[in-house]
Amino acid sequence: MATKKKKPRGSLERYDAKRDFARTPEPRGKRPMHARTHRYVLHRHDASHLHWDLRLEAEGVLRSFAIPKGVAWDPKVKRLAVRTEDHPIEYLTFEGEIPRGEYGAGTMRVEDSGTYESVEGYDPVQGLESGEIKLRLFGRKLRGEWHLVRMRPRPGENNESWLLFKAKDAYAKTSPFARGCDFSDAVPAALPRALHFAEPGTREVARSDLASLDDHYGFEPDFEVAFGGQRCWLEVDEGRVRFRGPRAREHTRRLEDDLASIASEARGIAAACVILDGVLVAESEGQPVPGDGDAFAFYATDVVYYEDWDVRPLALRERKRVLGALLTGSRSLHAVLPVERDGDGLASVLTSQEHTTMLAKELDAPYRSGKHDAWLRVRLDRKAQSNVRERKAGAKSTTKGGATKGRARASSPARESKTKRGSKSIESEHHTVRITNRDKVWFPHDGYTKGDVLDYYARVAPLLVPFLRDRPMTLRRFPDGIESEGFFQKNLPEHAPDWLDRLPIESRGSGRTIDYLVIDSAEALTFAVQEGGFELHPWLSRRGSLDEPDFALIDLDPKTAPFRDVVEIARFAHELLERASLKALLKTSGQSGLHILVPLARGYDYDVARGFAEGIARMIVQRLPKIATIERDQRRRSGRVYIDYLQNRRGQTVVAPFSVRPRPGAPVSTPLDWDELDDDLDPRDFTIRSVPAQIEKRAALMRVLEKGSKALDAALDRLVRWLES
DNA sequence: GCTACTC
DNA sequence: GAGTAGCAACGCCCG
DNA sequence: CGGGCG
Ligand SMILES: [Mn+2]
Ligand SMILES: [Mn+2]
Repeated sequence: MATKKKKPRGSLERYDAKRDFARTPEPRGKRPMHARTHRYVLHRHDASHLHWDLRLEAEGVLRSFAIPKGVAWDPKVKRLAVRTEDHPIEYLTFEGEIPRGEYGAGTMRVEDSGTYESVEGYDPVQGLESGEIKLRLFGRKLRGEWHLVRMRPRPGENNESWLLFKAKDAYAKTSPFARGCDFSDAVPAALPRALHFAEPGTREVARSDLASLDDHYGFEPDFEVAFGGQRCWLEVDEGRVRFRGPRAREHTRRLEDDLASIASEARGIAAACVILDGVLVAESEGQPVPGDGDAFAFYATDVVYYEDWDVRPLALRERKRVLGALLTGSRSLHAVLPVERDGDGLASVLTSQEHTTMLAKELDAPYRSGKHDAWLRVRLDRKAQSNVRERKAGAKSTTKGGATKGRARASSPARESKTKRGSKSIESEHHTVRITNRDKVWFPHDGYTKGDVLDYYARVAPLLVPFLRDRPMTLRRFPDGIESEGFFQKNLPEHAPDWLDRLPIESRGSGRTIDYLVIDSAEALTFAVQEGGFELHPWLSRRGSLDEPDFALIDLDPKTAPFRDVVEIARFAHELLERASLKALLKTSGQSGLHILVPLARGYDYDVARGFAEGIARMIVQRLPKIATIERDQRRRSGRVYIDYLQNRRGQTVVAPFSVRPRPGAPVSTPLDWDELDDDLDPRDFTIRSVPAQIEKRAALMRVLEKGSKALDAALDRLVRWLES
């Protein structure tokens, strides 16, 4: 279909006449041209009098209006708009300084730009004739319908006078809280570039999450305190204040109660609509404290929406600037702003205040949802200061940490965690875990509840935590009890509290990084159990030496074989180990098998551990071929006990001693004395009910793990010779 | 147990 | 607002 | 190299 091109009717005659193009940077404009889409620009023109120029693409030129007081959002407010000369299309993107003495001398900036549609019959072409233009603007700042109506010409007037006003639509703003929406200095001038208009009702707040600092970061960081409290969003919308995110309902309700000071200060923010990202904390004497305090405060660390705009595309640096302009110091609403300080300084201050992490955020990065490496959690430990410096220098260094030196380190005493009903505190994420459903039955055969499991772990935590310390954890979770499908979890969920120790490990194959949970306290253990993660599967190696297991594992898996065969195999294994002068921990797996853990000195990698376990396994099979096998193919095991030595491998796990298993009776993996290996032994006797009563005995057995054996090869050689003899 | 996604 | 999927995996052995 | 295994 051939369309006849409409001849441009706009004219640049007046535009050209007013300008000396040798002097002004403004575009000369070629001949008027037609565009496929209708665009507009709103210039902020700081000339002899500050005003705004609305320019509409039509008929090959920019039809222009000068608006002394800017664009209003309230339909009741009519603003004078004086028709000015048409500008060339190139002017859509013009910004610059018009020199003194020239026409319109001063600064011209793009306040907003975008496209527009016209109401049928009221487009600029017809409207400039009829005196009524109806526009629907799609800009980053302006959105919705505005009308331009020509006033009756006054005698002697050489510029047409029009009135510009907002039409009544969903975008109109009439409330007394609608401030900062007219264009004035309230709108940071640097903002618009990356801004997107955020349609009301669609302002979702996908949380930006923290990744764990792996080894280094390569950006200019903003270091922040990791506040202990509830991470959430605070939204102010034309006087209404509410929280978004976890426990939003409860906290919003409390804005009329004990959080009222936050609400009232939020209403005082210099913006009608804003959504802040931050942390709700309890305070004592003006300082954030974990748990109870005498007051509450919201520490705003970020701003995601500001007035009509989604400001997430802005660099953190810019968002912090907006934050600073919005929150100018108050008692209950604090802006967390970048300060000139190095990571070391903050790290040492925080370490002295017993913080375990701090945050490093990339100042040049936008706000992204999910976990990403522009927001990092930095673990603070004894080495914190030097680590931060190393990383800051961009030097690739491996994560340092507690290593294995402190194997016998005492853990904090188990502490009862309970729900604080009706308490007036902000449930802090720091060192407390909110327990839900204590009475939920997890073991229907026995009636054991989640509370029973929690109580059990509280009792064994002093033994269990030192074993788990620094080990990457996989949890098997049964949030609905053992009769429902459980699932494994390696990655710590996003919602997990900040204070938990995370260990990011990149998989060798896929390159994917998994944020492992490290259970380093009774509280972390409580967290796992609260989430239904009561079956504990730690690695065989620890942080700092992830490729060096601190024990070799011989896993006796009966599957269908009788348990007495397992016992017989274990006894022979014990004989072998004794001959080699190797101490080892025997434990039930908690199900039907037995585990033998041979502690290793540092420096043995998985290959060595596996080779050793394989050697022992082969000796066993040689001696007891009728009941033992290392056959991988299940069909060829034929009722024999499978001796699994292949679990001695990076990334593989073993059920932790004292771990509860998802079986009737709530059995636990229990350390055994070798002389308990007799035909009366029944792994089902060791349960969450029975084991706490034997805790001293079981604790003593664990101590063989404290000293790792050396000279494995020599030990194996000795055994080989002994068997041959 | 909790979040994210779909209806 | 209700309902539901997801939440692990890779190194090693053997054929 | 693919499949099975834990
Ligand atoms: Mn102007
Ligand atoms: Mn096993």
